[in-house]
Amino acid sequence: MAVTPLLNPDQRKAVESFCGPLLVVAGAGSGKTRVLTYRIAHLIETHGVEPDQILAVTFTNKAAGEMKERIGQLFSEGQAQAKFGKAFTALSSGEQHQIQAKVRQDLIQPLWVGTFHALCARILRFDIEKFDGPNGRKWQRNFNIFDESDVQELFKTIVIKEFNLDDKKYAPRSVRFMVSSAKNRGLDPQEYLQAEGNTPRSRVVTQVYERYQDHLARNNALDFDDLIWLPVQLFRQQPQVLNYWHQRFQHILVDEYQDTNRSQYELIRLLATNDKPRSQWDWSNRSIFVVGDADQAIYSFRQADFRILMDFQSDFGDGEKDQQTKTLVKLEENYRSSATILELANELIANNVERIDKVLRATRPAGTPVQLYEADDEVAEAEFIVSHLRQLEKQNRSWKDFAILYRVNAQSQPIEQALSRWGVPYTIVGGLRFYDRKEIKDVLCYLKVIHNPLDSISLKRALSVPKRGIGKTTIDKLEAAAATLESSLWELLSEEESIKNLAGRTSAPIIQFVRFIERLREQSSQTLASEILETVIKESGYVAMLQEEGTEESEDRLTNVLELRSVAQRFEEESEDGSLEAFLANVSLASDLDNLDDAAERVSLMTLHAAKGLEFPVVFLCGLEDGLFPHFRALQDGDSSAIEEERRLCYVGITRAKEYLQLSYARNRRLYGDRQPAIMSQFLKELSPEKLAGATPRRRPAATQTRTPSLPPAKRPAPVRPAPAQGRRQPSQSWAVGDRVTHDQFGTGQVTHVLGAEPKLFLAISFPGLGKKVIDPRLVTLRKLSN
DNA sequence: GACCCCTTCTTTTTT
DNA sequence: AGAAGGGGTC
Repeated sequence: MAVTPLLNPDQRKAVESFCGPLLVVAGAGSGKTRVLTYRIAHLIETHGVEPDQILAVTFTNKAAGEMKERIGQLFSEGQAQAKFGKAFTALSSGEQHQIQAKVRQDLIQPLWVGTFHALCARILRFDIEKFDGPNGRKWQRNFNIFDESDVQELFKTIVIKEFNLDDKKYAPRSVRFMVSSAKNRGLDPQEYLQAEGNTPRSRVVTQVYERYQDHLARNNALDFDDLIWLPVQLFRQQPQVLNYWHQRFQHILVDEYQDTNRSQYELIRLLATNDKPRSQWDWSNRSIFVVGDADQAIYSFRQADFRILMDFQSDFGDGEKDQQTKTLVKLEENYRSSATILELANELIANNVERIDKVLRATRPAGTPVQLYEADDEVAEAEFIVSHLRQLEKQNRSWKDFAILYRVNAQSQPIEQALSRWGVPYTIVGGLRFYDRKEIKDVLCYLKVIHNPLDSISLKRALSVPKRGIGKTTIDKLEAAAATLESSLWELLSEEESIKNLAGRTSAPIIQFVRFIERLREQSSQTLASEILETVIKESGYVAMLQEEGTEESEDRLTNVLELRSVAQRFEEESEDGSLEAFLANVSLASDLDNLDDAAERVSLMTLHAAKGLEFPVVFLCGLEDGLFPHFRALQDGDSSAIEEERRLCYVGITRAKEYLQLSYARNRRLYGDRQPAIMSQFLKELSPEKLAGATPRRRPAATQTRTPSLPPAKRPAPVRPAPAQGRRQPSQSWAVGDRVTHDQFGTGQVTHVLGAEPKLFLAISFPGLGKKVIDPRLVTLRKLSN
């Protein structure tokens, strides 16, 4: 394989290292994906490692697919040379297909490449029945995976109905978050209680946690967190099970290691070491290879901890001095961005304290200056972005070269409007996922019930849509009866006699429903997912219901349901396993990003989190305003680690751009209902002004702007003098964002937000060194300084 | 049991 | 601004 010439010395070192632990600190755009794919190919080709002994963890399903694709290409090329002595492209299409099919079957398909969640789900399909959970909790191999709304619903039931807690004090959402955090840190309920300290509140959360796990087990369901944490518990409980997987996966690779949480780390640690003490480790024919960049750690809200990356060498190395260099490779050459863009990124991230020593060196020329634009409001910002983008497109660029990145999903709205007004094709990643749409969930829950009828949440949903005369009262009654009988809802529903007695007139539709599900269950093991789906769509009455409705909305829903059918068909064509189980797993673990089609001629819109790992020739990074980015939640408690994470997020955004980067912010933004003045992000102030071009701040014109949708936007709003300062003579002083003030106690600061209105007006003021404080201007003396 | 209207609440990032 | 939940009516 012609590997070597394409790699720089550090990349080659990473690719060719064979056994033992290795940490690859890979800066943005330093070619880590190439290193990962080449390494896997190299392990197989040069060291004769069997593909099914390799476990590679990626951050998204899409990344997994691409990695397999690229490895397949490498092998196809090699095979073409070996078999025909020609380049792959020089072969006839018959020969190409022959090679591809063989490569796929022998080398690619046996690889275990996927996200933590997908890989763990796969392991659990084999071994979950061997797990004896605490309190007798058991799961069966046909478990369902609860999505976020299923989980939320369950928490509401437990907190409000079962524990009768005050949902003001114990908001189901926040209890759910605490339980999730506990799992991500690898804490069971008792360990959680210990870690949190024995307070009334943590005792309650612990009890809810226990009850929640009972519910999951009774529904034969897992949540996202359990998908990873349950294998960890299983491995600890059953050493022979761990031993099997440990023997099986001789070479483990983990991408985006900086965004790993404790439970994921523990899983990797167990698989790599077989839970044996350091003295018994044997690296003679195995490796653990992780790639990451602490500067791009952006998932601490989901308990990811980049110290795990920083600790890698002491965790897995043997601690000897020369091991420190043997177990580390740094990739510090950036092949992606222009030198100008990279300089800006480096300057920004230098403001963070918690870092690994690393410099990113540019390999590309300076390129175009980075631009900064100040807009009047979010609509003007969107208009600017779109008109600018159209200009660039005319200069020999295609739509797919552009990405518009932002901090929160809600920011997409004005941009979408501007794009569609101008007829620019775009795709939006995130927001409402296809699989989260009501009609899709409605149909899918039939499949989930067929797969696992113990899943009462899906069962209840399927019972109620389409309407068949089974209402909330009936369901509540039957559920209560099932609870009393200590049986599942499904078991109760299946006994016709009991149903007739319990449900009276409503029993007929219930019995009919149960027979329908049972019929499909009998077929389910030998029938393709799409065929079961077809029957559900036709015979559940769902489509009929939508057709009868005849509204525009129901038309859309119908289209989506039919789209789901083609999703299922496509899934069967592309994957080895077209079973209902495989399809459901795929659907449950799909992220919106997985559908991003690189080939499509469209502008991409997404959050900065979703943009991780991607690159675009032209990037618009918008909404750079204090409170939005950095987000006010990170500003709130003067928590510097939260600000540093926001800064890393900004760094991720900047480093997505290859050639052209356009930053922007609005002086005024409507967000969450009302209009708020805004000031430029502190991150922009951390950059030297000479690095930012075109930053001429434009002031709001005195007259109301033309913003009629059908009109083209003002090409370049003429610079207008600042609006005259208002309210100088008002009895109470007027305040504006950006005002510099002195406070008797805190000194000089700058107003960042004006909250509320007189007489209940508060100011958020940022005092250098002291952080942000919310102040009531009537209670303290504030003096306004002239700007 | 189903539907409609009103109020209230909540506003980050996601596998 | 938008969703979701509650309460009232048919």
